[in-house]
Amino acid sequence: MLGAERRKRLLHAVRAEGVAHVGMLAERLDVSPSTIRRDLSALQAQGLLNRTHGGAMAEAVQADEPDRPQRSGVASREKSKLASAAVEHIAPGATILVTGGTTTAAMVPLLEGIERLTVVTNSLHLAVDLARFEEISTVVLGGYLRHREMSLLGHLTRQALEELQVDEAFVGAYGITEAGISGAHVDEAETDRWLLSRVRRITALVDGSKFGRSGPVRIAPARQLYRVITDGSAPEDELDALRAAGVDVVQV
Amino acid sequence: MLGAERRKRLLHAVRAEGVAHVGMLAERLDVSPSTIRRDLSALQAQGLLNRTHGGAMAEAVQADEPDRPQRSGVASREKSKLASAAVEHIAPGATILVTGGTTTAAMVPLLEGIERLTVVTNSLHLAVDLARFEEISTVVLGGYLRHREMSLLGHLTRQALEELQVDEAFVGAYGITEAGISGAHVDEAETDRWLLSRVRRITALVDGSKFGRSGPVRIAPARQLYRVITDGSAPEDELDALRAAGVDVVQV
DNA sequence: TCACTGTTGCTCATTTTTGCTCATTGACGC
DNA sequence: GCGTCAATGAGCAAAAATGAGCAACAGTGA
Repeated sequence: MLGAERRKRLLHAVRAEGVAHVGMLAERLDVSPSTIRRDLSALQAQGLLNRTHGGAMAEAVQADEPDRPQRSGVASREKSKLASAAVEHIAPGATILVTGGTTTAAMVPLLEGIERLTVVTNSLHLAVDLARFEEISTVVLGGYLRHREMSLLGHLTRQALEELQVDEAFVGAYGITEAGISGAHVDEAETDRWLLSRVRRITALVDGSKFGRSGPVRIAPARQLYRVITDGSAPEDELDALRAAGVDVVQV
Repeated sequence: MLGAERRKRLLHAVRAEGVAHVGMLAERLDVSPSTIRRDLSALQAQGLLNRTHGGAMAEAVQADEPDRPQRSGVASREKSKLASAAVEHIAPGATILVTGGTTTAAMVPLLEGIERLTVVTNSLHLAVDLARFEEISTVVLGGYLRHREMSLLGHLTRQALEELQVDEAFVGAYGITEAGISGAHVDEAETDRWLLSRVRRITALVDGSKFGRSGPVRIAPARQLYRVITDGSAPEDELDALRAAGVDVVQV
C-alpha cells in the first residue's frame, strides 16, 4: 500500500471513530507501530488530528473546542501568571502584536487600563475578547480563516501587517529549545514566522512543559527572541542556553 | 482506553451532571482513584472544571456573554425568510461578500451545503459563526475593530478586498429609499460603501420597516443594486421605484 | 550498473502513564 | 475546640509508549 493512501485511511479511521490506538492501527493496516507513529506525527503537523499518548484523537480535550469557547478570563492560574508578567512590560501608547493561543489569550483581561494601547492580532478569539474593552484600540489582521484555531492566515494577513508599525509581539509556542520556538501546525506557524520577522521585540510566553519540545515548524530562532516568560518548572540548563543566546529570561 | 479519551469523557460527565465524585468516576472508567485525581488536576489546570474535595464541579457558566447573545441561528423568522431567499441564488463555487448585521447573519447557517463556497466578510460576528462550518472557505477582511458592532473598518479592510475577486455582495441597511440604501453609523457605512463599490452584484436584505427611512450615510445608490430582498410589508410604490431603477425586487 | 533518496521495521534508552503506599490535610459531627 | 475518617498529594516501581538511530530495501535518474 502506498504511504499516502495509508495516511488517508488512517485519518479516516481517526475521524470516523473519534479515537484510535497505535497498536490497533498498526494491526489493521499491517505495518509496524513505528510507521503508524510517524504517520500520526505527520498528520498532526498538518493539523489534521491530535496526537495523544497511545494513539490519536479527532478532537482534543483542550480549550480550543469551538463549541465551548469559555474564553475571556477563564485562564488557568499558571497561564494568568505568565500573562501578568508579560503585560507588566507594556508601556502606555504601545502597539503590540498578539498571536493566537490560550496563553496569550490570558493577557487580554489584564490589558485593561493601559492607556492608548493598540493591539494587533490575527486571532479571532483574541479579537472577540478584545472587543469587550472599548479603550483598547484593536486591529485585526485579515486573512483566510483556519477554522479549528480560529486564526487568520496567509497572504492577506502578511500584507496587513506591512501597513502597521508594531513595537512588540507576544507569542505562545508549541515548543521551545535553545534553537528557538516552534509551532505544531505548518500553515499557522508559517504565518506566525512571517509576522514575527517584521517585529523587533518578541516576547514568548511558554510554560515549563514546552521546554525541550520541538514542533515541526520553527517560528523564531532564539537570537530573534527578546524575552521569554516562563514558570518555575522550566529546566535550568535550557534557560541558561537561552540566556547565553542573549534572551531576557523571566521566571514567575 | 486512551488517556486523552478518558479525560474527555470525564469532562463530559462532569459537565453533564454538574458534579462528580472521584470514586464514582474511577469505577465508571475502570481506573484507580489516583488516575482520576490526576486527570481532574490536569483539567483544572486548563480551566475546564473546578476541583473540589471528593470530586469536581463543572466550570461556572459565564452567565451573560455580552458578545454573542442571540446569535448563531436564533434569527427571527422574518430575517430567516429574507436570508433564505438570498442564499437561493448563490451558485456553487461562488465567492460572496457579506457585511455585518443581524439580517445577513441569518444567512450563515443556510450556507452549509453550497459547494466550494468562499465567504468574505468584515464582521467578526459573521466570521465566528462561519468558523463552525468547515467546508466553507472563509476570508476575513482585516481592519480596525469597531467594538460596538464587531465590524472591521478602515484602510486595511479596503486594501484586503483589493486582493480579492468577489462575485456578489449581500448587505443589510439602516434604511432604503428610491435613492438607495443608507447606513446609521458614519465610519461603518463609509467602509461598506467602499467595499460595495468594488463588487458588481449587490443584493440588499431589508425588511419592510426599512423602507422610506434614510440614515446619515448613503451606502449604495439604487442603480448600483442588483437585487433587493424584502418581505410582504414593503410599500408597493417604493418597490415600483426600485424596479424602475432596474433593481430586481424579490418579496418573500 | 550505480549512486542517491525516501520509506520501513527493528532496537534501545528515555519518557509517560498508572496503581500503590503512606504521611498529611481538610471536612464534618459532636 | 476536638476527634474521626475520607480524601489528598508526593513518592515509587512497573508497564507501556515513544523517539532517535540504524540497517535493509525499493524506487529514481544518471
